[in-house]
Amino acid sequence: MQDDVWSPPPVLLTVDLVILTLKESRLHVLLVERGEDPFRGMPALPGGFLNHDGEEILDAAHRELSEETALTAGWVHLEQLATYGDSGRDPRGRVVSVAHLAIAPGLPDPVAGTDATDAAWVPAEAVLSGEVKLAFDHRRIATDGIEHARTKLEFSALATAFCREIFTIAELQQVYEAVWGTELDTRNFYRKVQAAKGFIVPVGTSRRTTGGRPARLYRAGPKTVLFPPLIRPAPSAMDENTREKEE
Amino acid sequence: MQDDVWSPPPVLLTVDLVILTLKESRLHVLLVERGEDPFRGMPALPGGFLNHDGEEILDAAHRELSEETALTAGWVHLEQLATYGDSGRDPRGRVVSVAHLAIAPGLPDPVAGTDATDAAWVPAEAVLSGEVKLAFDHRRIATDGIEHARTKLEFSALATAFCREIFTIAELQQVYEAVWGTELDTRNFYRKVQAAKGFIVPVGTSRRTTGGRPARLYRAGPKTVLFPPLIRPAPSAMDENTREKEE
DNA sequence: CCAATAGTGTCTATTAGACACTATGGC
DNA sequence: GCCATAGTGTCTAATAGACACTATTGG
Repeated sequence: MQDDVWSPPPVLLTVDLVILTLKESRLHVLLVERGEDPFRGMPALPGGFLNHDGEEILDAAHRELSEETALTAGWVHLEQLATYGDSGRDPRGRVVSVAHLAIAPGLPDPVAGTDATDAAWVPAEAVLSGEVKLAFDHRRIATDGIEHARTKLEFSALATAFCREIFTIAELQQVYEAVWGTELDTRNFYRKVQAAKGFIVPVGTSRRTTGGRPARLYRAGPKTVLFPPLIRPAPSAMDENTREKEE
Repeated sequence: MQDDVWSPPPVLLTVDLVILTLKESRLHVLLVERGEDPFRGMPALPGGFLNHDGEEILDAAHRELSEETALTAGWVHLEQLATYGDSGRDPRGRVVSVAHLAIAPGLPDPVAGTDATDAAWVPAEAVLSGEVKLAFDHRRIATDGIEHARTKLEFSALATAFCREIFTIAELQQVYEAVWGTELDTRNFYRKVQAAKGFIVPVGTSRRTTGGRPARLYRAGPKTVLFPPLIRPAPSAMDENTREKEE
């Protein structure tokens, strides 16, 4: 069906990042203000083209991440999310973006990056609701990324990526509450978290100064898969199953 | 960090397909024998380059699917899996592949496609075990695709994609058993499948000729998300939680 | 001893898994 | 009536959610 002389059309490949963190116990996404056309001046997800011809996709994501956040790459979770390539998504031509999800503990406010004149943490709710308008199809990507994180919190140890190396169970619970947007029962949470063996491991009986009784400290455990999982409570007990096929 | 004259390196984009079906109650993957270099004569996943500059990625996946299987596109499930772009994965240069997962009911044996001299259904087990060697990084892609299907069977109505439009509960159970590689208790399976309301809907008390009592017939229901989910039994009750972090 | 936060125990309703029987058709 | 497959009911052990108390520190 193709001639021998036919050669496939090249595309431009970008990497975009949905970077999530907790600030003041609320889920935030990192957005940059675009410094160039198209969509100059509009908020967008951090990202950019592959650098040189041989750059690995995951390396490019790491590079963009450190350009925007000046993070020591050791302490961030980074994984591929999905690829977005609709032909109309970028007015410059055929640009295909491999979106990634990054999760990091509470960060210093970000530094302006290369093609960004400004970068800021924005509450996830403002993006989901459409209150903040994003360039390209970035609202869709951010929505998918947040939903991915919500789901993955149930079955994986992803929540520890929101915490610093050492954390308390109460802090871990705040992660779940912030990402899911629900309140959880402390006692049941303690039980479930400890039932998932390998999720968190206690670190020497150390403690931390607060107003009350000092909390035990933990580190992320060796397991990535939680068993049993921490099931997310149904939003309203009456519409969690209301999603229909598009058909 | 980039000059104004800098322009991003273009890449070639391909679409690869992990096409799954059931034959003789066992899970099979469709493989083609490569008719061109590189890897000429070796089995590979069906796939190919984007056609013209504006072809949508999902459309390209549909096109490759019908080229290899001559399916009426109405009855296949097709979804994006992940993107594989390691710089060394294709000796022809920088080729990035967006892998897709396709699931179809029992099919006529496939027809040879464009750049394939032969195509055949191969037991999934032979691919997973490495008994059959695949071109490029296609074993990795196939493994990821099968694992994706296994997981998704638990929480989504994906299993109905393996069945024809009208099916029996016993047939649906065979799907689960084949994909998971386990045996399930018929009685508990009936109960769970019917507890997930909207998963399957009975179609007029029709029946089907067999040796015994005729079975009730069902169609796929309106729900894509199963609640409650059908949890996959742990492989050996003693190592389902043995997966450790790479670290 | 009071405030403040950490952590544990119990009770109960629901659920998941093991298991055995009844039902309905073709011959 | 016999065979073959379809479908249902029950019993029990484990689990999830609601809920109230004890523990440990600093002032």
